[in-house]
Amino acid sequence: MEQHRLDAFQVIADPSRRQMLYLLSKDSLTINSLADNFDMSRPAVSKHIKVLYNAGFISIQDIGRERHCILKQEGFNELHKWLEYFDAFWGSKLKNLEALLNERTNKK
Amino acid sequence: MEQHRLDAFQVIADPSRRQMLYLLSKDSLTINSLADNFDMSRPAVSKHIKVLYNAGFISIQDIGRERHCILKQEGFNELHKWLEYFDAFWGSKLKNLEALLNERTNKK
DNA sequence: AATTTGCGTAACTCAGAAGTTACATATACA
DNA sequence: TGTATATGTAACTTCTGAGTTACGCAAATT
Repeated sequence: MEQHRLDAFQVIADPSRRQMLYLLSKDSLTINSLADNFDMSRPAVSKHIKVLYNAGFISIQDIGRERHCILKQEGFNELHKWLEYFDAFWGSKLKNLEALLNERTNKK
Repeated sequence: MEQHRLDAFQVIADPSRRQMLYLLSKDSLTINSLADNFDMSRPAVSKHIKVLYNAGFISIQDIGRERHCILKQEGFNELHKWLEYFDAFWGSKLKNLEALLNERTNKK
C-alpha cells in the first residue's frame, strides 16, 4: 500500500490530525465516532488514524469489529525534545548574552 | 507572488527548515551562509527563509546588501502552547485515572 | 442464512509545497 | 563607471499528501 510513514512533525502538520488528537484527549473513540466529527469520508479518517498509529500518537484496541483509538504519549516525545532544545536556547541568559555579543561583533 | 503563508506546524514539518532553525540557534547567518549548509539552490533557501519569517520564527536585519537572519521566539509560541496542552493531559494523575475509568466503562 | 455494520484497501484525482532556472535589482568594490 | 556580490521573484516542473469512490471482508444482528 501507500507509504504513510510520516514523521512526528509531518503528522501534526495536518489540522485534521491535530483535531483528532484533541478529540482523543477527551475520550477514546472508534474510527466511525471520530469520523462523525469531520467533513470527510470515513476512509479518509481511517488513513489519518493509520498515520497517527504508525507515528506512535495513538494505540488501537480492537473490540469485535470496532477499533478503539487511545491517545499515546510516545509520538509526542520527539516534538517535546525538539521544543525543549529551543526552550533551553531562549531560557539561558548566557545564550542571550552570547546572541547580543554576536549581534555586535559578527558583522565582518 | 506565491502564498507561502504556512502555519507554525507546517513550517516545522520541513526538515530543511528545522535544520535552518538549528543553525540559527548557533549563530545568526545571512541567506548565503545559510545556503552553504544545504544541497539546494540559493533561491530555494530564500523561500524557506521567507516562510520562517512570515511565521515569526526569525527576524531579519538588513545590513547593506546582506540579510542577517536571527532566531525569534514568537513562532515557537503556538507549538509550545499546543504541546503544553497534551503535557497537561499526560501529567495529570486525575486524567490518567479518568482514562483508566473510560477504558473500563466505555465499552458499550 | 441473509443482512447490516465497522472497517481496511486499491485506484484514482487534485492541489499545493518544494525544487529548479532565468532574470531583475541594489549594494559594494575596483 | 563597470563589475562582482547578495538577494528577491517569476515561471515552470515534479512529487506527494489528502481527498474521493468502489469494493472486500469479518463481526454482529435478524
